[in-house]
Amino acid sequence: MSPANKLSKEMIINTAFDYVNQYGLEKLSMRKLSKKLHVRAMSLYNHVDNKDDLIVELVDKLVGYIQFDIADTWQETMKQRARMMKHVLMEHPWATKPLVSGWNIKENYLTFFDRSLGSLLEAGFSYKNSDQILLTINAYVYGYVLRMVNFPIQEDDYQSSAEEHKNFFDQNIYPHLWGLSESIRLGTYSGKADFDLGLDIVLNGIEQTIEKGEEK
Amino acid sequence: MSPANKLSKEMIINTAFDYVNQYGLEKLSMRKLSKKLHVRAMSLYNHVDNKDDLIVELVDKLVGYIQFDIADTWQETMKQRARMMKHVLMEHPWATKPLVSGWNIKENYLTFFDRSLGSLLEAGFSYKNSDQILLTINAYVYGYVLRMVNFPIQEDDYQSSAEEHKNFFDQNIYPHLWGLSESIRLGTYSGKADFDLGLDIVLNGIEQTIEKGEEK
DNA sequence: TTTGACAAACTTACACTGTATGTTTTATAA
DNA sequence: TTATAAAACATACAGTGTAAGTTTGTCAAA
Repeated sequence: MSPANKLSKEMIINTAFDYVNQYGLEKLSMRKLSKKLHVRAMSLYNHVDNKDDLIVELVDKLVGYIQFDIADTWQETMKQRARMMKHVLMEHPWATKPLVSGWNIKENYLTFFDRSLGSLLEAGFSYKNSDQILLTINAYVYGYVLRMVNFPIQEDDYQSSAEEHKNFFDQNIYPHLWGLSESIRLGTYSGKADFDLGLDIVLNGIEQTIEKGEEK
Repeated sequence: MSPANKLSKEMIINTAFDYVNQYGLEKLSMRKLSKKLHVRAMSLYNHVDNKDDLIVELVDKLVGYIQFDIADTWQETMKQRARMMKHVLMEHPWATKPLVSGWNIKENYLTFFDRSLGSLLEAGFSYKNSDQILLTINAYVYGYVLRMVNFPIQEDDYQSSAEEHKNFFDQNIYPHLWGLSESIRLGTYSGKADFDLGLDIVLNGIEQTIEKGEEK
C-alpha cells in the first residue's frame, strides 16, 4: 500500500459500509474487507479495535443520516423523525438488527438521541416521559422495519404469495391465519402493514396517556 | 451412544435450549452441543437441518411458553398477552434477537399468532387492523425487552451508573442527555422504562385510532 | 546526514466455526 | 439369519476472528 492512499479508520468504515450495503452484514469478514482495501487482514486492527467495534461504527455512520427538523408541534416533529428513521433503515436492511440489539454509543447516536430528547423536553414532557416516549416510538419503527425486512415475500407480492400458500395454513388448525391469508388473496387486505397508521396509534396513545408535568 | 438414550431431535433441542439459557446464543456451537450429548458433531445433522434450523426450533420452543387467556375485553387480553410475552422473553435474554430478526414459522409460533389474531377478530377488528395491532404491540414488547436486555447496566444500578458517568455526557455537547443522567443521578427518574406505561400508550392509541368496521 | 522512535503494514499461527462427504455401526423388519 | 435403512462415526475443507511477533516506511532530533 503506497503512502499516498494510506489506510485510515475512515477508509475502512466507508469500504465496509459499501460492502454491507451490497452484500449484507453476515457476509462481511475482516479478510474480505482487507482484500477490498488491498491490505492484509491484520492491518485493519491498527485502526479498529475488532469486528464488533467496526460494526458499531457502521451503525453510527448510518445513524448520522437520520436527520429531522423541529416542527411546530412535538407530534409533527416525532412523525417526521419516525418517517426519516424508517426511510434510512429500510434502505439499509442490514442495519436495524445491530442497531436494535447492541449498545451503540457513538457520536452520531448520542447527537440523534440528544436532539430527540430535546424536542420532547421543549414540548413540556418530563425526562422520564420523554425517555418512555422515545422508547415507544423507536420500538415501533424498529418493529415495523424488521418485519418488512425479514418478510421473505417481495413487495407487491403478498397476493400471489397468499395464493401460493393458500393451503399452507390448515383452516382447521389455524382458522384465523387461514382467514387472513384468504383476505389477502381476495384483495381485501394488501398484506402490507401501514407504517403511518401504526405511527398514529403510538402518537395518539402518547397524547392520550401522558400528561405534561410542570417539573422536568 | 447406547440405544437406551438414543439421540433425538427433541433431546438436541432441549439440550441446546438449556445451553443457550446458561451461556447465551452466541456461545452455542454444534461441536459444543454435540459434546453435551456425548456424540460427534455430525450426528446432530441426522436430526436437524443445520444450525439456523436448530435456532428456529429453540425460538419456537420458547414461544410455546407464551400463554394467555382470552379476557372479557380485547384490551385486557392484549395486556395479559403482552405481559406474558415480556415475562418469557426477559427470562430468556438470548431469544428476542432471533425471534425479531428471523423468519420463524413453526408450530408454536403459528398457534400463538392464530390465537392472538382470533382474539382481535372476535372483538370486531378487521384482518388488516388486527394485523396492524399485533405488529404494533409486538414491536413495543420487543423494543422494551431489547432495551432492557442490551442495556449494559444492571438492574437497580442506574443511579450509581449515572453517578459514574456523570461527566460522560458533556453538558455543552449533549445538554439533554446530560440532564437526563442528572435526573437519574438525583433520583428524580429511576432510569428504568415503565413497561405498563408504554403498553397503555399503545393500547390507548389503538382504542383512539382504530375503529371497528363491520366487515372483516 | 545519520540515528532513533514510532506508527502501521506485514507474516505466521492458533483455536475455532459450520458442514460436505464417505464409511461403519447398529437396530429393526423380512 | 439376513437385508435394509437409520444413525453414529471419522475425515476434511474452507473459512472465521484475532493474538503475537516481525519488518518497513516516515519523520524529528542529533
